Amino acid sequence: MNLESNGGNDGELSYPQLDNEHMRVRMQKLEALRAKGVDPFGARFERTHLSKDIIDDFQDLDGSVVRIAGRLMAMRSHGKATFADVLDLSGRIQVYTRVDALGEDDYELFTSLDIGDIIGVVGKVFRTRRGEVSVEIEGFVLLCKALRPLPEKWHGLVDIDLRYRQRYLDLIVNPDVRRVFLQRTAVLKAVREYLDSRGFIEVETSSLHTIPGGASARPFITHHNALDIDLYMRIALELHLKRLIVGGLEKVYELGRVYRNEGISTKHNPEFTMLELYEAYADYTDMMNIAENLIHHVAMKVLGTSTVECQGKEIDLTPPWSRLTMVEAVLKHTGVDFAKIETDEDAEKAAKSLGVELGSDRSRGAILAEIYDKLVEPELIVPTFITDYPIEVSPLARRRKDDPRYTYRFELIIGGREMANAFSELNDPIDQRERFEAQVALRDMGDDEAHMMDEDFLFALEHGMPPTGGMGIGIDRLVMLITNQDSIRDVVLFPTMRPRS
RNA sequence: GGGUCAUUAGCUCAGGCGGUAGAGCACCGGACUUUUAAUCCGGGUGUCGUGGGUUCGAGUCCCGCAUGACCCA
Repeated sequence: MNLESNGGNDGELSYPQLDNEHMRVRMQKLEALRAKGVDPFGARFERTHLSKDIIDDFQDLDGSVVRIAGRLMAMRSHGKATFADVLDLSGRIQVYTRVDALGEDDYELFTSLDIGDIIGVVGKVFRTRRGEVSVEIEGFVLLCKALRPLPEKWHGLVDIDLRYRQRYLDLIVNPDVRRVFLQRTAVLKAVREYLDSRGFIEVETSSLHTIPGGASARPFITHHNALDIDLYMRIALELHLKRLIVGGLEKVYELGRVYRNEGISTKHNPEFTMLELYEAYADYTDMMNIAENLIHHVAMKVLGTSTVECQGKEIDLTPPWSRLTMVEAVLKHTGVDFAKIETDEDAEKAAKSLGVELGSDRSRGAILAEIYDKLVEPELIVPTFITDYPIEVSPLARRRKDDPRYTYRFELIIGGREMANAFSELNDPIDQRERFEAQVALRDMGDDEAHMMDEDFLFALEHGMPPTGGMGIGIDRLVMLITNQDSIRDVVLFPTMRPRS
């Protein structure tokens, strides 16, 4: 292929995306390499070491020959000697070469490489005069020519929009971003480790649902062509996992992506990862123990410590964590005592006196939950279990025996953010049907986040589900806690973005 | 949905009251055989997000739109 044969403008290259001078220069270099018989897009390269191994094991490797590969991140040329930095998965390492070691031609080839190019290097490990562990090049191969320049070496890529849209660049030039996503992987691994070792079975249920359920949220709608029906992207994992409890799997969990058709913010991405787990013959108190120990285990495994930093404060995750009922928590933080409020009207007055605006559900329980959400939850920094949620906002939780207005349910709050939601699962299909009917009534009043009637799920429950404890943990929020990130978009590799027009 | 702010070179950013567009890094040419944000000399590579308007003249002032950030709902 001759890129200069594009008739008309002399010297004009034919590649259509030559946005700028940088690309034109690199294309010309690429052609020059081809003319010399060098393939600018090399093939397999066998490497023996990652850069971190060489630095960590320098004592043993000093003087030995290693094969490394990575992206050229910096080049410091001093005439007849040149230093360069190579970035691989484990980090950066310096390589060094001199013209009398490599020969005129290869030395010239090396110094004409661009930052961003990917190379393989064979060379001897040594330490420079300034003390930096380095590899003296005996031979190198170009594995991929980069046609576009990398972002600036000192400031990196800071434009938030560009960082999310071009995450690959973010990962190359911002080392902390790499740390966060490697820790995200470590969190998932630690979660699986904890649950697997306690006899939980990991399952995968479907994410295309005929009825979206298990949470209060608006779903995404999609279409199946062959069946010619609309389907919903799942908003929770709950109802399928409970069907598996009916089916006798007894201890199940799923780590799965769920989709909620809501706004985008630093706390919300339309798709996010949930952990849900269900244990037959257990209840919500067992779930509290699992939550404490699981999150503590994750911190120890990923960070090696039980303290995390969150919004400038140190938080100790060592169990046990404090437990408060919602009524107690609202009393403590607002002075309003719902133990003394009996009617919907009095509850509405209390909300008004606190300046809390209400949604369509004006029942006592819904108002209590609204006050809690607005005024109490953001204040809960240290890990706190809030228990005994009102029945009105808990359509899938078991009713308390001692006070039927409340349920055996808790949410776990850390750093003012909801981290987990759990309850003793409702296994009475008759009660469940009534709860769904109440939800459908709210739906008819215009609450499009209210639950739909799910006959198929009721049919499963009618066959009998053992008493069960269930819990959902927002993995993205857990990763935010562990990695000390304030925005969910900083823990999601490719967050949802509006397309560029 | 409302408010505020931002958008200028590949990247990070300056551009007073409207008068031919600037710096650092990167890049190009030259010097330099242990540097590390290498250094020194020379070179500015641009649809100032986009579409209108005001004006003799708009990166700058006005309006719309796009994208993003922050705050509010």
